[in-house]
Amino acid sequence: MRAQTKHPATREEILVTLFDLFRRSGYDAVSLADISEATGLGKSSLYHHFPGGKPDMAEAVAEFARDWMRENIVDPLGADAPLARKIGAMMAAVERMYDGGGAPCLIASMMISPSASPKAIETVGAIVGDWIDAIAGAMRRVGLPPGEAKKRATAAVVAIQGGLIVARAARDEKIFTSTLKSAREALIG
Amino acid sequence: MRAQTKHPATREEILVTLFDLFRRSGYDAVSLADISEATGLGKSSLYHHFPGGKPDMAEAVAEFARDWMRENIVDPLGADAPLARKIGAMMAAVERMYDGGGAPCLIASMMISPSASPKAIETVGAIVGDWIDAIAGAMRRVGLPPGEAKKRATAAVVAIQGGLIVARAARDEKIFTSTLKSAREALIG
DNA sequence: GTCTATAATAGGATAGAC
DNA sequence: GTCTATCCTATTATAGAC
Repeated sequence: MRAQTKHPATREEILVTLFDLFRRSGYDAVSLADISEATGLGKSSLYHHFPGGKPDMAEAVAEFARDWMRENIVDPLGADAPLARKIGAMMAAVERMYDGGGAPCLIASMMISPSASPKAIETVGAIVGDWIDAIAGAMRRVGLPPGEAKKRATAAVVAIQGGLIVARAARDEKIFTSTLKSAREALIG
Repeated sequence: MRAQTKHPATREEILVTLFDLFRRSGYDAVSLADISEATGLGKSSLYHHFPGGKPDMAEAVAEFARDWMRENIVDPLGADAPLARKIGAMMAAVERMYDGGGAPCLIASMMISPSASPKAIETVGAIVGDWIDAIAGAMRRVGLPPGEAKKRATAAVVAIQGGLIVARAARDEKIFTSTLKSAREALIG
């Protein structure tokens, strides 16, 4: 077995780090120096991976997040399984993703950064659409009328996003977890 | 009547401008040059009003927002009037404040700016507490048990904050207005 | 209370060696 | 693919005149 010493960061490892930086501090507050320190890569190396600089990084992170959501949230909601099980799995994934309320959402962080690239903002915006559509699809499958399905799906995502912010503002992560619980009941009940 | 020519900006006028800048772009994305242009004041004048610079401005804006909320949301909820009327007035004030969903919330914008002064972040966080307590107080007054009152009050603020973000992400302000409507019904119904 | 001018630094970005 | 060194601009902040 070859000795593995501080192997060079893969693109995915870099993206995970960028994802965490951007969602926690917002696009503008993160400097290349911060990114360099967090990834262990020099600035020039970062430009090797992302020739377009910071805007390029934001776009890559947005697409990374969208892919992650598709794989972990959207696609499972479209699977052939009981609604309650799928919603439960979604909420569990959401709770992990946001670290029980301790980690902000990239979508929210990017939406209030007008200086980020329009493409990045559009992509994180699209994640919300994907998400709502996936939940609504799962609800229609069990017989809910399309209008009602969309309404409830939107309310669920609204609750999750709002729960994150209020929990952080009030410094009380229980607000997030209990919001998730209520949202789950509103979807299945 | 004295001719009124571009009177020097009052502190309140400056604060309103700062409020709008910070909530729309986040603390970090707003530069002194931006502020100078938006207020029409030179940088040195800004330092005259806020000797501590940008952190000082953020703290002043946070307190300004808290005072505004007290006067326009919190105190009216404590008045001696029918619950439905008070909640309706609150929702109307909220809709105006956020421009029907087109203007972000200062609380959300400041919470994801770790580089803003801790005092400013604490103050905007306290606004959420004030708000929830005020709604819960109004609910208890009409006989709701304290636990249920707090739960519903929290859910309302969660919905408002989430509705703002989701509406912006999905580029659909109707999501915000219909979220407000549902939240109002959940409180009075 | 506002201005012009200037300092000091941090930011994003590039060149070129290895 | 990563590094060091460097460039240029924007940024915060201050000094001092009016």
